[in-house]
Amino acid sequence: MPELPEVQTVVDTLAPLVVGRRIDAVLHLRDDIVCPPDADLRTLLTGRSISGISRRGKRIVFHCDTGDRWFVHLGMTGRLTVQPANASLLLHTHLILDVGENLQLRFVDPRRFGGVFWLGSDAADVMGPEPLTLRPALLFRRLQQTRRPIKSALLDQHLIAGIGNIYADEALFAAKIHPLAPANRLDPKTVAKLSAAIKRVLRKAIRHGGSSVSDYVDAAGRRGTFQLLHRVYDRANEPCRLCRASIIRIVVAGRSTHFCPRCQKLPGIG
DNA sequence: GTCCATGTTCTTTA
DNA sequence: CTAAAGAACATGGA
Repeated sequence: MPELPEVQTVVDTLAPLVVGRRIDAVLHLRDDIVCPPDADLRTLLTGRSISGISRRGKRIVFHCDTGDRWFVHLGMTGRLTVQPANASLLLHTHLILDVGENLQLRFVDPRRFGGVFWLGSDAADVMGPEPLTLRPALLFRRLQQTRRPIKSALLDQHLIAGIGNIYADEALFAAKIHPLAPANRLDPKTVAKLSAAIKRVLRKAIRHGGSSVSDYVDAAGRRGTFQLLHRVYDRANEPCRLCRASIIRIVVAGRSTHFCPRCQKLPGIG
């Protein structure tokens, strides 16, 4: 469920429900989803108040009144919702925080690629820059450092944070760049186009509450609608919405990659 | 049974 | 040595 727009939507819908609330109890905890493994969330969280929630890349960061921070990563199938304590429990519910007013913050993740990460007061962060505020010149400099296909570079969280498989494909289509174009072969003008396309696509996706392609929901349990507006992602063999050519699916960096062979030409070819 | 899935990290290969 | 490709993780749906 999780790329920048989905994570931002969760943060935006979660904040009004839990910011300022106290964590009265850790009611349920599958401890192998906690990192580091020796962090005792029961002790660390019980009695603390949530003073704020923010997003960094694909992370949902909780700020405690003590100054400590921790974050939830949704992995591929995670959900973070707030619901009444008497609401039925979904299978694979790994963490339940009682936040008062009969409300619970629940983390559910069938595949368990996500998890809960304790940061404490540690500020170190090796992630790349945030795409929504990224200057094109910085993106160009970062892309110069690798010969990998641009699709692969956009998925690298150390290079740029928050973009995943859906929005990499959608942004490359919007910028008319072939996913296999070597990152360091894109000229500054093309990178500026890409930078603008990334921002446009991400902002639009946020406005639509993210993409619910399988089971993504926001903190209130609502699905997003941006999946209805995808131009290439998961549209193999369907007509390009611009030129009617058939959308192609290939594999890049081990991930499904969708593009229009007519709108997105490989530099040096056709 | 098969293949595929919004992600990340570790291992292997070149 | 480094960079990049591949495998692995766990579960469920088509």
